[in-house]
Amino acid sequence: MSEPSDRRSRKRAATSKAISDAATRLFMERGFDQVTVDEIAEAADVGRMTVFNHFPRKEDMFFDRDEEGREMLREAVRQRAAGVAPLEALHLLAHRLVAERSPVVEFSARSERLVPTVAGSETLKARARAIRDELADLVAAALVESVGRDTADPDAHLAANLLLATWTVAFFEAHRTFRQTHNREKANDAFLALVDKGATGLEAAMAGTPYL
Amino acid sequence: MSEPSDRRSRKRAATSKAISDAATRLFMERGFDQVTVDEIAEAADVGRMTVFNHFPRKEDMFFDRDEEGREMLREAVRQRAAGVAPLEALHLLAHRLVAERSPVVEFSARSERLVPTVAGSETLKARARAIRDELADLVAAALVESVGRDTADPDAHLAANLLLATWTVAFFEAHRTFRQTHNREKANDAFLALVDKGATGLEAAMAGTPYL
DNA sequence: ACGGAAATATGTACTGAGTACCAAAATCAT
DNA sequence: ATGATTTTGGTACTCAGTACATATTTCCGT
Repeated sequence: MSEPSDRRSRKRAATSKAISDAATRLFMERGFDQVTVDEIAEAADVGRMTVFNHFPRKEDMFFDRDEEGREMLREAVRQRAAGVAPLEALHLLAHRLVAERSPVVEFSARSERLVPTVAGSETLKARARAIRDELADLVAAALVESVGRDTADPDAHLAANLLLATWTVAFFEAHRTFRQTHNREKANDAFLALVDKGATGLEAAMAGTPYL
Repeated sequence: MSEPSDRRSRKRAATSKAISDAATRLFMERGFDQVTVDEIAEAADVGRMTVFNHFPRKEDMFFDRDEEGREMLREAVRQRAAGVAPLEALHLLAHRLVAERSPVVEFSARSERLVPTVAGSETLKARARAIRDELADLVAAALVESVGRDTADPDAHLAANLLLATWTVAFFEAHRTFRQTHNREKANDAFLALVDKGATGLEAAMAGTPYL
């Protein structure tokens, strides 16, 4: 009656969340491939077509927060302090995310259940890889933009892909460490140790291309 | 009548090739998603079930030579000359493949048609990424084996993934160069320049871990 | 050359994701 | 309130991939 602005958006968001929550819960319980879209619709109490209306692909119900990751990467490069090179800004971002216990690098009981769910499904792994590549493309684009190079600049693409490869390996190593020790600090240390090692390599690889 | 050994294998291989050739041709002509398995079966003059008998997934008809790549990587690490570190052996392999005009790093009219075919289909891109990750795992396994580290050694996984990331970027940059110049030498140079740059970074990243 | 044994080819029938199209219900803007 | 717009969700379809069964071909020992 009174809520001035859009009830529509709120309702839509609520429906999205209901579907995504139901789907994620079912995926974790029984595995991605053992859950049908019909069951998700049933569990979220909506029609099957409504599910596809909100999530064009089944796997999008699981990976529904990748846009936040994109935004963080863009921000890190754009809003960096004066005198900080873009790649350095991204390296600082990795450290900050760990320090701030951001969900994207959270090693916890929850991630301990999420990771095997992905590992257990070719479809989810494929989507994870696709997102990784999309993020690398985005980083490459942010790099060339911030330094005024050509869009196809090979150094920017190399740097972006080395960075994402490093972070991915670091993530899995940290996850492995957490699974073995259940010690969040040790997992964070393992993550940052590899991130730093990758950054060292990246710096050496980019030695000939200043300002990156 | 006399061919002593298996006519069976030859016939099976011939059928496989017929299917794969028909499929690849159709994929290049009309795009992966615009070709149905029924059409492929028709074009190869076999039954639909025979297609799935030879290729469990549609995309396997396109990527049917990845095993050769695996073998090359394993060989390069195992059969390296005395005193050559595993990562150095892989770096030498990249140079040798270019020098020997190996099909895997061939920049030609054919690759010029193959690459857009992959780029035009999410399914083919997904399989390409999966193969890349499988190769990285294989390299990591070869590295730990050749140096006697633990299977999960993070440095080996980092090195393997940085290597594959570098080669992938180098491949696409070389392809881009060829498309623009139609000069095979320039494409090769672009490829090797990035491979070398990545190797420089890799060396720096692995500075603390000798013998890799 | 003959009679199984093993591998290969292929048919039928099904599941489940995703699409095209459409109609009804809810929300919004004036 | 009403007409436009958005959201819901139904029906019917396509197509990849699976399960299971059958037929056909090749092979191997006699």
